[in-house]
Amino acid sequence: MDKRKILVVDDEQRMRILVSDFLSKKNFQVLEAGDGEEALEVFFHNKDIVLVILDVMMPKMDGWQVCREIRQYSQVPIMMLTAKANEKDELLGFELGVDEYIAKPFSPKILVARVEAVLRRTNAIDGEVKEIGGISIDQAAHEVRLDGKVVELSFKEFELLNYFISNQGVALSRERILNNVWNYDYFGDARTIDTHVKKLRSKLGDKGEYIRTVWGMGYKFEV
Amino acid sequence: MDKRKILVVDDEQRMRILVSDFLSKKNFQVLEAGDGEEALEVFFHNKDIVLVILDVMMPKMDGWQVCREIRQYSQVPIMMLTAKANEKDELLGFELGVDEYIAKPFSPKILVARVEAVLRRTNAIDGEVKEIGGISIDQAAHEVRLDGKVVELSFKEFELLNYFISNQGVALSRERILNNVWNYDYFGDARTIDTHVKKLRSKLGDKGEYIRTVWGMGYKFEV
DNA sequence: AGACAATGTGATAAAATGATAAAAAGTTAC
DNA sequence: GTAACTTTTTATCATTTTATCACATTGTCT
Repeated sequence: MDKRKILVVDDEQRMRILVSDFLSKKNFQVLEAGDGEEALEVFFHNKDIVLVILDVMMPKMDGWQVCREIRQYSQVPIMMLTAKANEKDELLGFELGVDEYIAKPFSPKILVARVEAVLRRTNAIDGEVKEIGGISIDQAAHEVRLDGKVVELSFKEFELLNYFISNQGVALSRERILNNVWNYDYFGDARTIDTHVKKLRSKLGDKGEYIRTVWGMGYKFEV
Repeated sequence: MDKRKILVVDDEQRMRILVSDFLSKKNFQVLEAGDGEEALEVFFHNKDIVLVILDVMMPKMDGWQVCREIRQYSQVPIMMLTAKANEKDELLGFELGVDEYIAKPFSPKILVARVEAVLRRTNAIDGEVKEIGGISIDQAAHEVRLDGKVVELSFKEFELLNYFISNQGVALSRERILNNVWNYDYFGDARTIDTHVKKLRSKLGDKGEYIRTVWGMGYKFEV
């Protein structure tokens, strides 16, 4: 199985190596970036990063800014490394959609534990088979089953369904779906999604109803 | 059988020669590197290295770093040569996935014994014959049988089939196949895989169907 | 109910991908 | 060195997927 990728962004190489070490041992693949610009570069050229760890203090572009940029296009879990977590920071981070804070200096064990926790929380641990309402979705085999029977989905259909199921109960705007299921640089018609939703629904049979239309908004997956 | 390749990395030429001599006598093929960068260079350009022996203290890039880099991509057994094994080192090494330590200075006999031990330990797994859906694949003999009848496969065909069978049920992208069955730095046409798949399928007869096409993705072996 | 807007549907065009064959390049064995 | 064989590249064709559009339908608001 492919390792899950984590992007570690810090201007101090020592810190990157330290973090990287402990995560590698836990069988993550660690990508590194030394500043904010590099971070965005790396992030947007790897579609399957499961977590971003950001240092707040960095030259060129600080952690908050990186976070903002990423959040424009992705709901990937983000952890912040702060010198000292004060209330103001946490508030700002909350608004930006930061998932977790770790105050420096931190013990590596704490780091790893928090990483696992965040991933568990955000359901990003996906080596396994997800099952919901009779729909099982097997990442590794790239296969979907309805009540145990395999259904043939195209690549995009699979990705779309996967995204829906990873965000159960959340109303997803078309823009958000486009940014996550399509490449971030796709600027085509948002109505394309409608067509894919249509095909997905029909292929899912009666379970297609789980993909609800949210009027004036987008779609939502709910059993 | 071809000689098993061992990569020996040490900045002292005397040490390399010493180690190399004794391993050669035991019928290993020894590749050498004088520093970390060279080591990675050599490692990633040889697909079938069965063991890496690393000196910790080296210029440019130390043994730990080399180990980290290798572990990003490979689970090859790694042995470390340390001037004096202290507890901190062992801990770090354990986290990085080091398989064995040898403290300098060491007797060549000890070295060889440990090498054999590590290889026995880590190799014990795949010396066997795999059997699946009427296809049996014998690593040692480099031989494939369909319902007991030998089938002649070319080298690449064998390797490809072997990779498929080692990853049953997993949808494998062309990139992944290329990186695993071909050498790490092979940047040729991914369509080459299609050709090999075609030949494999035809040679496998009706069992060729087990190699499924995963549209927009790659291939998958499934009985 | 009627107007307006958002969404669903089906057809079709455009793009991407896969299968196949055949030629070219590289290897190996004699 | 050459013949036999393996591997890689190239070209072409068939198939599948994806995007887009026009139009039908549905939902929302007054």
